[in-house]
Amino acid sequence: MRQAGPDFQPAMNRVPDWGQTFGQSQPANMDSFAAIGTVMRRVSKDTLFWEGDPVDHVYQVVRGVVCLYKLLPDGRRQVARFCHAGDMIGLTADHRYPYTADALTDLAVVRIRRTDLDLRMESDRNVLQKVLAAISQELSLAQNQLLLLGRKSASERVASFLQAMIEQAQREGGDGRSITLPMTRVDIADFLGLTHETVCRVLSTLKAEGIIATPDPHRIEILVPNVLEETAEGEGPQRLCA
Amino acid sequence: MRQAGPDFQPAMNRVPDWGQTFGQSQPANMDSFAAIGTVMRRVSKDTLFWEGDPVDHVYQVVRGVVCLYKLLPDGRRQVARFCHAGDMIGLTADHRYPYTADALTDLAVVRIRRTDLDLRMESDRNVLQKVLAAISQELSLAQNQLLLLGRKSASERVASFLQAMIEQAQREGGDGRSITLPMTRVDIADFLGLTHETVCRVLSTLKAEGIIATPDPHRIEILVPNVLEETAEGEGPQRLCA
DNA sequence: CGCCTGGTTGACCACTATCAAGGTTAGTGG
DNA sequence: CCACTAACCTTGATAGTGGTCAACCAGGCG
Repeated sequence: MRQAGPDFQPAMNRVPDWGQTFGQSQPANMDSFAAIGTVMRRVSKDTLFWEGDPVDHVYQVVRGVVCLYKLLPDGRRQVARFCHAGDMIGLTADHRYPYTADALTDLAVVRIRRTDLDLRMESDRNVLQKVLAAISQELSLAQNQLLLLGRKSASERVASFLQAMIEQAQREGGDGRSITLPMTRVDIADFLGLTHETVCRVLSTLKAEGIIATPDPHRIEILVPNVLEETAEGEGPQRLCA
Repeated sequence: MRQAGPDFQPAMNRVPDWGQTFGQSQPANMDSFAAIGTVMRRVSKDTLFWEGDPVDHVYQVVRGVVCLYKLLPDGRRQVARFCHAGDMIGLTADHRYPYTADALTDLAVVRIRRTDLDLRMESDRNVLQKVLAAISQELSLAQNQLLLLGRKSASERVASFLQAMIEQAQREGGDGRSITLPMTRVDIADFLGLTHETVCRVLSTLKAEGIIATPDPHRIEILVPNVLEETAEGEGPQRLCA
């Protein structure tokens, strides 16, 4: 009951299909919803929508990075997800957005009217399948994040984050040896349930141990990928010693 | 950027519909999928499936409570969700279950072959809509849990949990004045990202302050609902003082 | 009766938050 | 071009929340 299950692939970062009958189409985030909506531009720090706003539009990121987060009344913030090219934002059965969406960089997004999406979902199975796949992927990411927030140490959280960013970069054609972080230390901290000081300290430790290098704060080079992977999955010691 | 958004209802515990076109049917978890699958019984502590198993079946709880969780290699556990009557289990676009599902009580469940569900989703929009609503609700719950795990204090986590259990009980006809917890303190702790000792201590504090009463460990009476609600939403002091 | 699981409480302490200071970078205007 | 400013980043010192370890209790069951 308490041992780990059999060896399995984390669903994170793989594009799922839906069963057999719906599994024939293209992966969800390679397809564009541009035909249903209109492409728009936003500049860094723009807010696409606020938590609690009526869900009138759904978005797909074309270029840039978006940050989705919830707030507590006293200002404590939890980032739910960073969205990259291809990711859908605002897919919910509810009538109000469950999070705020901020642009971390200048953006190109497809904006789709919710009512139009509904119509297209009714008439086009392919669209429906893509929506289903996108929600399912979002759920899978959230469930992995629950494990991270509930049970992983600070070092493991940062390692998991870097690992996810590496895989994201590889999906976009990177070699997995270096990544560019468009978000601040505070954004990372609010994603990982830590403070920005703790994120800094873990990164400094990783640097001191020769696992990463940081030519500048937003650029990270991966010198020893294995240590990062193992720490991310909770296999190594929970604490990286200096 | 850091102030709370406008006043909004947490999506948790409300049954969503999907937009306008798909919003006409019954709420997802009032409907039974019994017609597509077969009703089965399981006894407490049975495992429905393991994380990483191939997704051959999907389940709907008819009676009893199921616990869904992920494990790290060293045995650290994160409970993703407790499932009650009406809840769907195993809806994922992936081919492997993302969590293990254990029976916390004796169960009656509907077991549906994944391939059968796929077929019915193709032929019956109503089934499709219900699946979409169920996944969407699961996502909404997970996103609220991210905020809990990432940013709430131990007291706030326990208060949120009790509040959710109260609302669950009310959905099943309870008066909101008392709840029965089918799970152990360890299960609660693994759900809230705490230890069982901390859960005990918070409950003892709530008891000492006259907010709850515990005639026995699995039965909790709510004496001052307001304090619980406010603490759950992060409005009170983060720490309940003894 | 004795064992085992689960619950509770206490003592202690570690991990991470908090508070504080200083450094670096990017953007802006003179 | 340079000074000024404001974010952002980093590091240090200290403290606190919740974890760890331990002991004991209660109830159920063989």
